[in-house]
Amino acid sequence: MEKDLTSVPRNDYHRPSLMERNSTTPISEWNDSIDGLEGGTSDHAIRCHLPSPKGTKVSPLTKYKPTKITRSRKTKRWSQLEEETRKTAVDKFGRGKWKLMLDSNKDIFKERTEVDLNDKWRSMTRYGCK
Amino acid sequence: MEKDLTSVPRNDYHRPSLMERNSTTPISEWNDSIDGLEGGTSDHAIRCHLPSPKGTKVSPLTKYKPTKITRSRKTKRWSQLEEETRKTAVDKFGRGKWKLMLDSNKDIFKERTEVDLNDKWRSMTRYGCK
DNA sequence: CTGTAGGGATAGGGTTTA
DNA sequence: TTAAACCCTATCCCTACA
Repeated sequence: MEKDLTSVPRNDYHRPSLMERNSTTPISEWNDSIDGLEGGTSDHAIRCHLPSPKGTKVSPLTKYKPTKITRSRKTKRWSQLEEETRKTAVDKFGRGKWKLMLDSNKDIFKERTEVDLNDKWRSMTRYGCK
Repeated sequence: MEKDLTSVPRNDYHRPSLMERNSTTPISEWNDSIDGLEGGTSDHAIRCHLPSPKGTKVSPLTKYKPTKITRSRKTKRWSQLEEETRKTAVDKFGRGKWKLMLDSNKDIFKERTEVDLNDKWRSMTRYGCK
C-alpha cells in the first residue's frame, strides 16, 4: 500500500507509527534502556549499541524492502527572517515557549511547528553558535 | 547565550504540592547542556542562583487566563529500577493504584508523582506493548 | 478534597536529507 | 562525513471528573 506523496502539510495527523514505516524495526522501547543511574552521579555516556536485528528475520524472497520513510514535509531551510524572529522570540518569551512563539508569529512560522522551533534552537546552540 | 540559567538539581528537588506548583510558576530555565554526558560531579559548582520567586506574586483568588507555563522539572528518563518496581507494583496492587505504589516505594519513586506513574503506564501500553 | 484519566506541549533521542 | 531539518515518543503539566 503506497502512501500519498502529495506533500501533506502537517495537519494530516495520520501517524504512520514506526511499524508501518519500517516493519523490521524491533519494538525495543524499554526492554534495554540503559539509562539507569541518572540520579546523582551519572557518568556513563556510552550507550551500548547492540547489534541491530536487521536481516535476521527477512525472508530471502522478499528482497523488496522499501525503507523510504516518505517524509511528509519537504526539507525547507530556515530563512533569515525566520531565524531572526525565532531568536527574538526566545529572548522575549524564554526558551521552551515554542507554542507561544509560534502563535505570536503565525505569519512567519507559517510552515513550522513547535518541534521545528525546538529543533532549530537545538541546532543553533548545539555547536556554540548562538 | 544570554538566557538566564537556573539549574535545579534533580537530587535536591523537593516536590511541592499541586497548589504550590500551580501558583508560582518559575520563569527560570534550567541549564541546558546539550551533550548531557557531563560527569555530574565536575561542573555543578558555579551556578547563578537567582532569588526564589516564591510567594512574591501569588494571588489565589484571581484565576487569570491560563498562561503558557514553563516546565519546572527537567526531563528525567525512567531508570530500569523504576520500571521494574513499577511493573512489579502494578502486578501487586493493580493498575491505577498509583498513590499506593508511590507510598510503598518512596525511596525509588522519590522524584515521581502519581501522575508520573500513570503517564509511564500509559506510554508503556499505548503501542500494544505490555 | 484526593486521586485518576486524558489532552496537550516540550525535551531529547533518532533518522533522513543535503 | 557532518550538520540541518524532520520525525517519534517519553516525560511533564494542566484540567476535568469520579
